[in-house]
Parts: sequence; structure tokens; C-alpha cells
Amino acid sequence: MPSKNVSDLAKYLAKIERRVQLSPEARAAFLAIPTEAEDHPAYRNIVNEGDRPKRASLVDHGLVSRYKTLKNGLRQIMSFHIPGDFVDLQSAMIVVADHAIRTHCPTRIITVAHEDILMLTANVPELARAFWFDTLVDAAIFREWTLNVGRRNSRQRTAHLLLELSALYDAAGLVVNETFHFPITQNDLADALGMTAVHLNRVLQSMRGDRLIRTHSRFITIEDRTKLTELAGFNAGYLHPEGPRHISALEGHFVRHQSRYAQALTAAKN
Amino acid sequence: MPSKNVSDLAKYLAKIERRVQLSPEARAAFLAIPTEAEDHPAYRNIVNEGDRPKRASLVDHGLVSRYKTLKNGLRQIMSFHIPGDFVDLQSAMIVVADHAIRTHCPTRIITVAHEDILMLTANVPELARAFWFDTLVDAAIFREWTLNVGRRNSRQRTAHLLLELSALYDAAGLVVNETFHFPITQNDLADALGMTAVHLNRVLQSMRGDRLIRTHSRFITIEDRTKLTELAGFNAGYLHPEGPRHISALEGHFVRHQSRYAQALTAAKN
DNA sequence: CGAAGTTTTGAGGACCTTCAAAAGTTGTGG
DNA sequence: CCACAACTTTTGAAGGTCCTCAAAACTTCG
Repeated sequence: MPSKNVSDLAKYLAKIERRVQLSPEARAAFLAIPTEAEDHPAYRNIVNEGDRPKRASLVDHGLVSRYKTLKNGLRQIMSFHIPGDFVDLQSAMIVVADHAIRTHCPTRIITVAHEDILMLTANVPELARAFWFDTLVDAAIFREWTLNVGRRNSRQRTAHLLLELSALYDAAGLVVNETFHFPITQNDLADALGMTAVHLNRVLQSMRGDRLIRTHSRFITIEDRTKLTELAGFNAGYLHPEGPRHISALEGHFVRHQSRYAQALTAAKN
Repeated sequence: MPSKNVSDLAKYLAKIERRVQLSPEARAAFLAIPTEAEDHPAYRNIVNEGDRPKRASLVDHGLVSRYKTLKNGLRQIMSFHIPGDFVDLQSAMIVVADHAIRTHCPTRIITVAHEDILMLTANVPELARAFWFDTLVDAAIFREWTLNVGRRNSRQRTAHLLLELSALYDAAGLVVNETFHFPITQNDLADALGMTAVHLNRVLQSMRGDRLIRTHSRFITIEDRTKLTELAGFNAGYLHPEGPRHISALEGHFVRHQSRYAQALTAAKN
């Protein structure tokens, strides 16, 4: 069921603007992108490894993950995406998908054409910066996950992921009383943590026993944030809440060095 | 010992141009960036976690890695960078370093000011695309490493990393007779693989015994690429040798939809 | 209310770690 | 150019974290 509602993009715009203020013009250009909305049931693949998608996906509501599968069937989830996330913005540049994307619950996906993203990046430097930064934070999270599965034990690792999710849900305004809705099975959570569901289950029981967290149906409550943070060694710096480098300093630099670049830039613009 | 040699940037330019042909103007603009060269001894930190560097680093020759450290001293290497790599291009946008960077052998680093990178991305869309793509491939490699440490056993994992390195050295023209110079200790290699040096040692011995690889001083030879590839489940797709999406298709799109964007884009450009 | 999916429990075992020390290699200064 | 120190690789033995397999208990939903 396609729609053309401009406000489809509002959640992602809000996410960008938590980090940088956009000019009214950049905002208008972004909101001019035509969108389509699709509702997917749980456990539906949006993109498969090897696909060459033509459109990029945002999460409006629901939950999706990106994952890879080994030949023996083992699966590793590499990221979760909550409402307001641009799941595969990168697919505008990366032609062949190197991972799959699927839903974990009934999810509304907004898609935009790669051409529109690329046109805006070529014509609106502010948006190019915002998009680039977004994918760089993605990369920072992948790095932290590599550390997580590589060097933290199962307890620390689980604690770390829960705190990361808590921070991301909180930034999206979806945490109330240290509680957020994370509709995922222990099986899938184990696939994100690089461990078995059986072992994750025992870790969760132990963490509940120690009053670090509570879980009820698919809600997670951080019961003792201090101890959990200590256990995980969690530091939110890698999520880069400070936003991208301010461009203001740049203008002085440009004026000072204009002569050096003038020739090259003039040529390049044509 | 600063230098201003334009050809400092030639290796990275070559790496870009393996994927996309740049216009002469974009090439000239890139080569106009002022550089500085610094020679570092082995095991020297170039950037520390929490730093706010002002310049980004390229490898001219040598080897560097990016890594994070846990409070208990455990370390996870997240990437290696060989000659021609732009180690932390991302630092142009990401203000606070979320990881450290250090050398593994005597290494020549070329640095460029963040301002220069940002100015070029704002004024030369071709370069903005090339830079963005570069960091997206970085991210794709981080994802594969998460899969590697999360879901592959020690043997598959080791094989996979060696094949990745082989592919990257090969693309840089640094492989002769399936042999490349990778100057790293087993201790550090273990930190990249999320395992202990003792266990890595036994894995390497077993792989040598099976005639999959050979190692001599700090050279690695892929002795049986077929079997090693089978063992690792290695597929180079995630390195995205196909390069970024071609922009040619974009021009038709722009013409077709110009009316929709004309207003927003005209406004945004001022 | 029954079927399907999810969480929990138990027991045994494998993979990888830990600790410690020996053997081998590299680099430096006398 | 040898001697020696420092580092790296290798070996051994014991043990722990996490996995495997299987079944029971619980939950969700049509």
C-alpha cells in the first residue's frame, strides 16, 4: 500500500536534527523526497544478501535487523534498527547487499529511491554531511560490536547490548521508567550476541536474579543502571551524541586557503 | 619531518581510481591538498581513544591497526591498514576518536587537515562520493569481522582473516606468488581474531600442517587457496570490488524529476 | 482449547583459556 | 661478530566458559 505522505520522513529528520541543525532549505529539500510505505509482518526479509535494491529503507515503527548467515546455518545479527532509523542508507552507494535485512515484528517500512538520495547528496552539502555522518555512526557501532563479541564475556556482552539499546531507544524518546519495548526472542538476541539461546537464557536469569534487569513479555527494564554500566564497561561515546564536526570553522579555512584551491575547485565544478 | 610532496597522496588516489574514474578536475583538486609526512617507529600510538585529532592519516608504507581496550586490559583490533589506506578518513566528521590507532612496524604516515577534506567534500561531489564509499567499505569490513568473531570457530576465523588480508594486499599490488609481508606478532593477530595467542599458535600450526598456509618471519603464503577459501567460507563480495553506484543513471532521474526538486534545490544552494 | 513457538532445565562434552616454562628468534652494544 | 637481553613462538597440563542435545514447562494466538 504505497503512500506519499511527506511526514513519512519526519522521524528520520528529527534524528538528524538531534545532532545538527539543518537550514530550512535543506530540510525542505529532504522532505521533498517521494516516499512509499509498506507494512510487513514479523520475520519478513526486506533485503537478501546479494540483492541489488533500488530503494533504501527507513523504519517507521517496528523492529528490523541486519544479519549474515554462514553455510552451516549459523547467523550473526550485526545491527538492530528502531523507529526513525535509516536502515540501509548505505545501499544508495553500495550496489550489492552484503547482508540481509528482516523484520522481527509487524513493521512499517518507508522506502526512498537511491537516485533521490544521491541527487540530494550531490546538490545539498548539508544533507551529504548528515547522511555521511549517519553511516559513520553505524560503522562506530559495528566496531563496538566486534569488541563486544570478540573480547567481552557473555555477561558483559549481554549487559553492553542492553545498554546500547536503552541509549538508542531513549534518544528516540521511547524509554519510560527505564523500560522499552524490544520485541525479540532470546533466539534472535543470542544471534546478535554471538552465543547460543540456551546460554543467553542462563545469563538473563542470572542478571534478573542480581536485580540488574527485568523482562516482561517483550519489554526490558534496566533495574540497576549503575551496576549494569559497571558490568558492561559501557560508555556511550561511540554513539557520538556530540554530532558531526561543525562546519563553521571551515569557512575561515576556506577564505584563508582559497587561492590554493580556487583553480582546482572552479575546474571541478564544471 | 614535514614534507609537501604532492605524490604523498598518489597511493590513495590510485586506490580510489581502482573503483571509480575521477575527472581530471577532481583529481587535481584532491592532489592540491597540503600533506605532511611523519615516520613512526613500531608500536607507536598515532591516535588515542578520546583524542580530538585535527588531521586524518594515510598509510604510505608500514602497517597500522585500529583497536579498543577494555578496562581489564583485553584488546580488540578492529581493522588493519596497509599502504594506500586512509586510516581514519572518518575523523574528518567524527570529532572524538572512539578507538586508538597504532603502528605495528616502522611506518610512514601522511596526514591531511580535516578542513581540507571537508572543503573538498562540500565542493567536489565526485570526491564526496569517493570518500563516502571508502568509509562504507570500512563499515562492511567491520560487519564481516563481527560475523567472524561472533560465529566462526577459531580455524575458520583465522582462515577468513588471512584471505581478507590477501585480497587487500593483492588489490594494492603487494602480493607476489601468493605471498605478502604482514609484519605482525601472533599476539596482535590474536587480538584481531578475538582469541588468545596460545590458541592462535596451535591453529596456525595445524593450518601449516595441513599445507593451507606457510609463514616465514613476517611473510604469509597462501599455499592452498581453494581449501582455505572453503574452510573460511570466504567470499570477497563484502569488500565491494565493484565500486560505488555509477552516477550516470542519476542524470536521467534528475532531468525527469527536476520540477519537483527545482525549488528546494535552488533554495538550498544559497 | 489445541497447536506452535518460546523459555527454561539438565547433563555431558568440546573448544578455547589460563598459567607457566622452554625453545627459538631478533636486535643491540661492546 | 659474538654475547646477551628482550621478545616471540611453542609446548604442556588443567580447567572454565560456553555449546550440544533433548525434553519439559510456559506463553501466545488463532
